[in-house]
Formats: sequence, structure tokens, C-alpha cells
Amino acid sequence: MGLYPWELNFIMDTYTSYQMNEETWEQLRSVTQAPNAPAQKQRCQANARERDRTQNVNMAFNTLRHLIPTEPADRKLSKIEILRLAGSYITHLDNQLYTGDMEQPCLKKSDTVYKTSLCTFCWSTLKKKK
DNA sequence: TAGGCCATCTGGTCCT
DNA sequence: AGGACCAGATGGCCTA
Repeated sequence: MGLYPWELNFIMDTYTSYQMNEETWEQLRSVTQAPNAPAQKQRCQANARERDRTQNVNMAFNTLRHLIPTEPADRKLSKIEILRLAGSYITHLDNQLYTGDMEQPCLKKSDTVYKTSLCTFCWSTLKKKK
């Protein structure tokens, strides 16, 4: 296994927080030369782009997360929970907009269709009022 | 300790 | 050709 300078730079960019000492860097530099350079360079660049893209997705998730009211407000939500709750919250707001009554709890259809139940967000609002 | 969640790497596909 | 997007694989961390 060998490392090229750009790979070394990449490692330095990514892992500077690990506080590697000079000796460790010298060991890394000593293995710097490997075959198939262009392909490896392209792969490293693609990996970096993918990391950026993933970070962008995470930023979007964070933005969306802050729009969803929870109790407590800073409750940790997984990505799938964020998506599901966001959908529920949109439905909740849509119901309130439709009825025009912000005080009136909205109802959601349950799985069985025949039954209706209190919407999650109305439920938490009612709990807070008690 | 198992299961859930996540970040990262990787290769494939599609688009410009 | 190069970049964006996506899904699968993998390994680490955390919690019940």
C-alpha cells in the first residue's frame, strides 16, 4: 500500500483533529509512492465530493428538524423520524388551515380508516396546556 | 450483546 | 470526461 501527496493532504485535512505527531507524518510520507496514481486520485476526489454531498444532506435534515416541534424541543431525532414527523406536521398544519380554527384539535385517520385519533401535534399541545 | 443509526467508501448509472 | 446521485457494504458508536 502506498500513499501519494494528495492522499497525504487528504488525510491531513480529514484527521488533523487527531493531533498526529511529526514522527507519524514521516512514516506516512515514507510510503508515499504507488502505482495507478490517476485512478487513485480520482477516487479520492470522488470520495471527498461524496462527503460534501452527504454533509449537505445532513444540513438539510438539520434545517428540517428545527421546523418540527417536539417535547423537549431539543429531542434527538433520527433521519427517518425527521421525515415521518415532518410529514405528520404538514398534515397537521394543513388540517388547521382547512378548518381555520387553530384551537380546534385536528383529527387524523388511523390505519383502520374507520377510526380517527388525535393528531400527534395536537396531542402534545393539549398535554402542555394541562 | 444485539439492534439501530450513522458516516464513509465504492462502483454503477445518468446527466451535462 | 467529469460530476451528481444513488444504493450496497462495512465498521464504529450508542442504547436498551
